[in-house]
Amino acid sequence: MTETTAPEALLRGAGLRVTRPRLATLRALSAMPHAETEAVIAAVRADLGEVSHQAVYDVLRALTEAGLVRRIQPQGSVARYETRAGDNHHHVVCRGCGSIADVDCAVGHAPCLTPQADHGFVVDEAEVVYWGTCPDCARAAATA
Amino acid sequence: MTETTAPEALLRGAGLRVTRPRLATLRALSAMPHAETEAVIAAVRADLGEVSHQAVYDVLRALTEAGLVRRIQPQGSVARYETRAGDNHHHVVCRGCGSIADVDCAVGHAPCLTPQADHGFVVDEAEVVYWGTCPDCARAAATA
DNA sequence: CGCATGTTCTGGAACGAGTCAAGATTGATC
DNA sequence: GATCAATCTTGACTCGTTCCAGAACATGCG
Repeated sequence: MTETTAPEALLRGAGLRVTRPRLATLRALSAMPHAETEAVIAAVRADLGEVSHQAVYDVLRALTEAGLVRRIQPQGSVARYETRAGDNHHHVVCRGCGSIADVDCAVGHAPCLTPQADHGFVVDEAEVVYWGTCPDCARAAATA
Repeated sequence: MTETTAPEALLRGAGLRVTRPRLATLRALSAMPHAETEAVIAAVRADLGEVSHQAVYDVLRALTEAGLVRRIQPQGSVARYETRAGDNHHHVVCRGCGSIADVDCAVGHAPCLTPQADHGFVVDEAEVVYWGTCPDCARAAATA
């Protein structure tokens, strides 16, 4: 009932109903950050038994709209979800294996929020994706 | 035969064959930056007549691998392509209509290339997407 | 505690971007 | 001009995601 697991409070606070699939989805996401949809479905099923994929898709969308989870989808990857929402952090994506790691904003608070020429756009968010090679893949490439 | 249109030289320089569909694709992309695949196909067909979508997909992939065009794909959008490749610029995407504009790198040369904690990743590129509202959509929202 | 109500889950089908495979065609080289 | 290999055509197909209709469920009130 503290920080680690208060999914019920989170759901209620967001004005969402508290249901088994939603709790299981939140648990799954906090246990495995950057999980792709299929993995979430598998985790929820391992937790509850049979759950339709539709339910999970629906839950994920509801949670995303409520701001409880964040949807990320680097190029060439399927949709992934994470629970760290609203703290303006970014991601490093491995070109080799597609793994993702969290990175705090590079230059401070929201540096990227002020592009040079904004073409009249009202910018409200900057999203940064770092592309590179993860330690494992770098090691594999070095030995190969 | 100068800078504006030397697609042939570009293709040859990249070691690619010079074919009708490839030239038409390059022309289409330079005429309409950030074009999505479907629009590219339409433009190529308007130029050459019947061309299979498979050919365009293949051409776009070949050009992307050769570094002649860059593939971008903001969340919730289909793949788009642009000819400005290799100059480390970024994009502003409108949440309303999905339009995209170019933005030069915010803090200088390649600032974003040094995240705080890199988790051991070897980062070779930073991709920034600014989310906001374009002038048109902002105006529409203000009057509404 | 029991009921009415609106939301949520189930199951199945549909959709669209992108991919695969095999054969015909075309550009590059000699 | 002939030959070879890269490229295009055709058509089917996969995969992630979404839509639809009906049954099940959580919630608030009497």
